[in-house]
Amino acid sequence: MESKKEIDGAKEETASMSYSLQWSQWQLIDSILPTGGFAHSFGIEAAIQARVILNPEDFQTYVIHVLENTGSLLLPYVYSAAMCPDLDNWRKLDRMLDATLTNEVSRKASVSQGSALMRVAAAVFTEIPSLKTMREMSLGSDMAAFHHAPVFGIVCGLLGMDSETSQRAYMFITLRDAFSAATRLNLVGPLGAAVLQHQVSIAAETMLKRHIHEMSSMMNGTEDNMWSKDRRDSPAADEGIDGGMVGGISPLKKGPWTSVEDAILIDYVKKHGEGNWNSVQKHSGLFRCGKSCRLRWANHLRPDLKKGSFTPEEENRIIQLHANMGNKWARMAAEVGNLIPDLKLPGRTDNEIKNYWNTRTKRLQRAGLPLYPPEVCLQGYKMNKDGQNMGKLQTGDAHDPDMMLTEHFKIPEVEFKTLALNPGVLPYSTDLFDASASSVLKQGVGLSYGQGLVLPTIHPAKRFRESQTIFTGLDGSVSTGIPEFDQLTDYHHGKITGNFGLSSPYGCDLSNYEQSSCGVLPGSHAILNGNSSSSSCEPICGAMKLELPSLQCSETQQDSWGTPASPLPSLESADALIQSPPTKETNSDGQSPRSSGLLEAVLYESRALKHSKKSPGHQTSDAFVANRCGAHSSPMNVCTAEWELHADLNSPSGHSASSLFSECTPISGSSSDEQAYNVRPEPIDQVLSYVEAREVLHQTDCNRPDVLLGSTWFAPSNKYHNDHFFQTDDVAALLGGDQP
DNA sequence: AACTCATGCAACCGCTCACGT
DNA sequence: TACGTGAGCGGTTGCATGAGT
Repeated sequence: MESKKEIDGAKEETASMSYSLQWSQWQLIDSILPTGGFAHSFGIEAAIQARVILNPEDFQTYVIHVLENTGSLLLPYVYSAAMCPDLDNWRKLDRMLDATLTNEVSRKASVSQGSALMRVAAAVFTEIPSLKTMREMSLGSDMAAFHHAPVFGIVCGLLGMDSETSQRAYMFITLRDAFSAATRLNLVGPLGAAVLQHQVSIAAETMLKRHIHEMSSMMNGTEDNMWSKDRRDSPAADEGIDGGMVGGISPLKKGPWTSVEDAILIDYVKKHGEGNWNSVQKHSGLFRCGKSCRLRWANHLRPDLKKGSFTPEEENRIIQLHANMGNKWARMAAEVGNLIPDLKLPGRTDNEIKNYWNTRTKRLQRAGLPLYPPEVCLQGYKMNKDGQNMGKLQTGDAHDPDMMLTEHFKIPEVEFKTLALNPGVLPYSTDLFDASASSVLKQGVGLSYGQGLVLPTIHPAKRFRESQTIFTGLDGSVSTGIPEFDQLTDYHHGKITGNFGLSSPYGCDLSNYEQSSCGVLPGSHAILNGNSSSSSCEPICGAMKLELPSLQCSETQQDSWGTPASPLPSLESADALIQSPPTKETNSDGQSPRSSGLLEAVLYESRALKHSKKSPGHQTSDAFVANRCGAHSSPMNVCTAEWELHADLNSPSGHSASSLFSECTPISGSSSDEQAYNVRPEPIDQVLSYVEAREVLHQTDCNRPDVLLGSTWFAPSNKYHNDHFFQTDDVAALLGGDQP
């Protein structure tokens, strides 16, 4: 009942606004306002003195000429000003008209009328505060001369008149003022003037239509379309109420904000506070939708914003935050900042961070450089490892994301930007740039932990688009289409095979690698941070978005994947693959000048797997790790069993990332899972070299505190497992993860 | 000087979520 | 519980600008 009253009240208020604007519009047209003729008589007096006008018929002809001149010269200014009633546009129109009016008398008359109209309108129409603002911002400057037609258009626009009505009104006041002058000069009597005016109005309408038609032809594809589109797209238009058009007439404005609009919005927020953005338009006279207002305030106007480019420290923090959270821009900008003061990005907006990250990603991608410096990854890894080796169970506090983030992800004081842009200083990059794949392989896993952590995290779809034309289909042809779903199915059934263009030594190991397709490659947050849910989709959705043919390899590459039963690489693998196209340069020679994270990952994983094959214990460890891969989503996990659990029994398409995650926890109650937990890992020392490689991938690539905390997998206690995973869920929940 | 291209930024769009009815 | 609405978030796009040719 209460809300109904409020709705009714709102409706009444809206209707009241509409009526109020109508009154204002009528008052604008009323002759009391200085809308025209008070300053001059359109040359009628001179024409009478020159005996050009001798009778009412002559006057009628003369008025038609006046209307014609008005229509051709001034209506465009009225139109443009009414269409876009903001300060900048008005000033531009004003200057144009000032340059156009070469007749000094006309120019002075126009300025005189316009100045008066602006002054009076700003004082009278207080419901349109921007009128006053515009006037004050232009008084005393040479930014505007206050010509009449643009001022009239501005007032009309701000009073909610559409452009056609504004122009008609301008024609009307011209006509009216001309007849007022004729009456004043006793050329016609009041009654005769009224009759004549009524007759001429028909001609005026015809002229108006003609000018409107001409203008719409000229404006085709420009502003006109923008505004008309706005009108169509306006939510208010859909709602059929006045939310989008004040008084049911005016459309919402789009595009860049003007200083006047900013001033109005700031003033509104000062008075009413933030929030309730949809009412901004109603109360401030801004012709902007609530969303636009909120965005403008949040990203540009709020006082606590920090302007200017990012400092190196801020850049490091962003990298750090992204490594932990993924594309959670708003959270990066706000929530974590609140939770972890020393990680805060003060005054930075989500949009700003997002733009920075996307730009950075593109830049590094082009350079074939990793997104995450190895220091970030290694630091986190070592922190975790140290804790494990000390037999220190992580307590609840340790699972706190704050703690984790602050303790494990203190970024070393390194100029990441510099590093990233300078391959020469990156050991892992050097390896890949300067060494062949086979030689790199021989170097073992200890080469650089960072290597597995360097995969870019650009949006899958985007990654695909950017590399779409590079990849060939299975038939060797360039594939540009969207894959059919059965292709996706084939992926899981291993009917389609391929490789990264690497030579056979990697094949058998990579089959394991492929089977990690339930997870993601390092650096990806598709599963872990919930990106999979809304934007990045679940694995299959992501694949659909990815247009998987891009991942298909040429015929000549198929065998290298090993057996035909080898599933294709994970989607995120594919993402990474896209970043590092299987060009010839990335082939067995492995000397891609643009080596990307994927290649590094593949080489690294290959080394790791090759090394692990020599030790059965490593396989055991693998199996253990594999059973956790759903949660950790590392591509380096050998997770055949996991894949069977989560991909075969339950199509990945039906599983969000979080569901995969949760299913891999004891909470899920899955017996399979429990079995997995019972697999006791090898002692850390025995498998350290290999496990290090994997751990670092798990811990640092998984990009979320809960996952990073998963380094405690190796704890032997089931109780601990339960605790751990409970905490993990808590952490995920705390982070607003996708877990139900 | 003119043109092209890359880059950064601002704004919009579509979607999801929370909340109230 | 279903529905409507407002707010917020993440992805994308379009434009302005500057560097390079």
